[in-house]
Amino acid sequence: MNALPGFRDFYPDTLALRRYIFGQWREVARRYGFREYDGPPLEPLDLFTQKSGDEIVGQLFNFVDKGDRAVALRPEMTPTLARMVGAHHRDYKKPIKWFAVPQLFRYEKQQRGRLREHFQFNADIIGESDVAADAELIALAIDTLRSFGLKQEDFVVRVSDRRAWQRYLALLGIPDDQQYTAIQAVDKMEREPLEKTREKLGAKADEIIAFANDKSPKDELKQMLASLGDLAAFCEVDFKIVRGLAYYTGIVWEIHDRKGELRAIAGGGRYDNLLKLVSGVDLPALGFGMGDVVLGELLKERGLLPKLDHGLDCYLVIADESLRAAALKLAHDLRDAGIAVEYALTPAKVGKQFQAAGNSGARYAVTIGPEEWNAGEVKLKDLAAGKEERVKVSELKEKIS
RNA sequence: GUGGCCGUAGCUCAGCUUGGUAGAGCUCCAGUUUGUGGAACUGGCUGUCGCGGGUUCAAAUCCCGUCGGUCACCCCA
Repeated sequence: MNALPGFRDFYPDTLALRRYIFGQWREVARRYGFREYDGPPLEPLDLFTQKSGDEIVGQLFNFVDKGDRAVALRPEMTPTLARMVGAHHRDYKKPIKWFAVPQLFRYEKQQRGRLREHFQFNADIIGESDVAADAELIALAIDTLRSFGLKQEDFVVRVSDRRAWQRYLALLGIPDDQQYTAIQAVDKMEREPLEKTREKLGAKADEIIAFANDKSPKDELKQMLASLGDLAAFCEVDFKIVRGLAYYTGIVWEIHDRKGELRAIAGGGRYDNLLKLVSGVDLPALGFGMGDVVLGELLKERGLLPKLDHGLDCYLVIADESLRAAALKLAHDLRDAGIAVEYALTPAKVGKQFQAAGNSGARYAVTIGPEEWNAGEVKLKDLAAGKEERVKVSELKEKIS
């Protein structure tokens, strides 16, 4: 029986990669002063429909539980965060800077870079309306990617602003109820023929398309880029970015690989009205998400995956079975000292044991044989260098660690 | 959800056009005579040829369905 479609089994190598990615996410978040939180993977269906409407149900992994509750596996973290912050925001000083590494679910046909389940680095700032917060969050996203060895030539942050769009569309005389339609057409511009976009946009199509292609920063964006300092070099103004979600209210952005081969690596923006909608507490907020799937693909393509071994320090080679009991005692002494130790569980030839030692990825092989053991010593071999020396058993711990 | 392509050992794939009931490389396991690995050599294991049905004396090979994968659309975390 296989894993369900769109779900992954994590074998040790794959899990090692996942842990590496999570580790970088957490480390960079820590450096930026963000604290980790989490919530339930299963939520009331209403939590998601009240924000996005009933249409979203088609994309959700939802069902009715045994208590007759309509529930859904979380497709995103923001509603949970909004609820949590709304309930206890008085317990925390503002701005609240939190991050999470949730597993998210969506009932959709899978394809490259999009499964039915993925992990996402999610960072949010709540209670700060200044553009400095937008800059700080983008800086966090950029530094996160840099921590994996990705450089300016690998990715680009495309920044845009919903408010600039609203102001411009209002200036053109587009009524409020048609603005979202126009914004959605802009969102699809890149993937559709120009004629189709023009058709959707109607009378003011030329003006709107010109605005979308204008690369000069306006108002808040100008300030935001100034706050970013040197990191602004990673950014490009691109008003074609508007983000699909309806709840964004200000600066929005996406990170793409420069070659444009993959899906968006990360995306985020400001959503000042969402907390009030979900929790009744009126606080400005902004956040972003970065998925593990696309990021993993990009790192693989750029050859940036580190060698991930399982951190074994030494492999004990039992040269004579009469010393097995002594070897086991030594193994446990070393383990008590925090050293990772393996040995052959059943009798095997020395050659075999060395082969196993090599395959295990251990840094050292420690040979326990009658001759040395009687002198209170063992042989310590550096497996990478191929050099071997005799050391006193009493000094072994120090040599290895 | 719609459409194109694909589905053969743990992995990568050949065989399918012109039906005669399965192969290679890698991996894994064992050995190359008994206290030193990553190489080489030798040998070995593994498949209901995704699943179900049909055509046929005979199907991995042809036909239909189904499930899974993949790409595009839809949608976007």
